[in-house]
Amino acid sequence: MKFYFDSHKKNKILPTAYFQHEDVVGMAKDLIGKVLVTDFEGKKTSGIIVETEAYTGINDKAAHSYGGKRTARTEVMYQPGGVAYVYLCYGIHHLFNIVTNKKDIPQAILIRALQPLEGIDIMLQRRKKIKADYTLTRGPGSLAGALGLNRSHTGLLLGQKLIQVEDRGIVIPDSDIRCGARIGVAYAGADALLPYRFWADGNPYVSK
DNA sequence: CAAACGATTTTCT
DNA sequence: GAAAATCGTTTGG
Repeated sequence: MKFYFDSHKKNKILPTAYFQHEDVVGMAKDLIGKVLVTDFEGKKTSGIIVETEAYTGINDKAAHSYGGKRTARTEVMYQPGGVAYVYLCYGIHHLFNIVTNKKDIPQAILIRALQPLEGIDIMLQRRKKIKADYTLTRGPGSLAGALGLNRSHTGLLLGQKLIQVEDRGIVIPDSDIRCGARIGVAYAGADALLPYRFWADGNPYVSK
């Protein structure tokens, strides 16, 4: 995978307004190359987003909010874009999503893989690993574990101290961004085939 | 209140 | 490649 640093751009934290854009699929693609940062208990960890999936809400059979379903768990998806949605999957893994679009339009983007940047020692500790390898932040459950994300962070506004997405000027050429069907949503029938998954081609942290 | 089910990962054969 | 690990959420009786 090729990418280069554009020094003309300043590092900037993506503002809440960014996540309230209505095109959740376009945003999932745009987030490839942005940097996800967490800073819990003085432990800063971050990584380049290299794989995402869009969940388009009430018309998307794969989304938790399909059909406008509102439960205690999915309620956060109805908030205005820019907050975190972290839920437990298979009783083991915490999956980190970013709520998008306007209030009452329950869409979200699942972050599926990162290329680690800062705090790799802390990530190793959290993941109970001795040596860094590609499995450190490959897959949604793994990256959430490495960055210390869990259900208690649901509803947290991004861009504050604890969780941020930054544009650090890392540019991944459009020709290196691939799209395809989402993973693990076979139950969604035809919607499982929609090209809502995006990834940086050739990046070793992307799910196999 | 009981039971089934995951937007997964790791380990074992 | 198959199967276990493991529990909050959701649904149905």
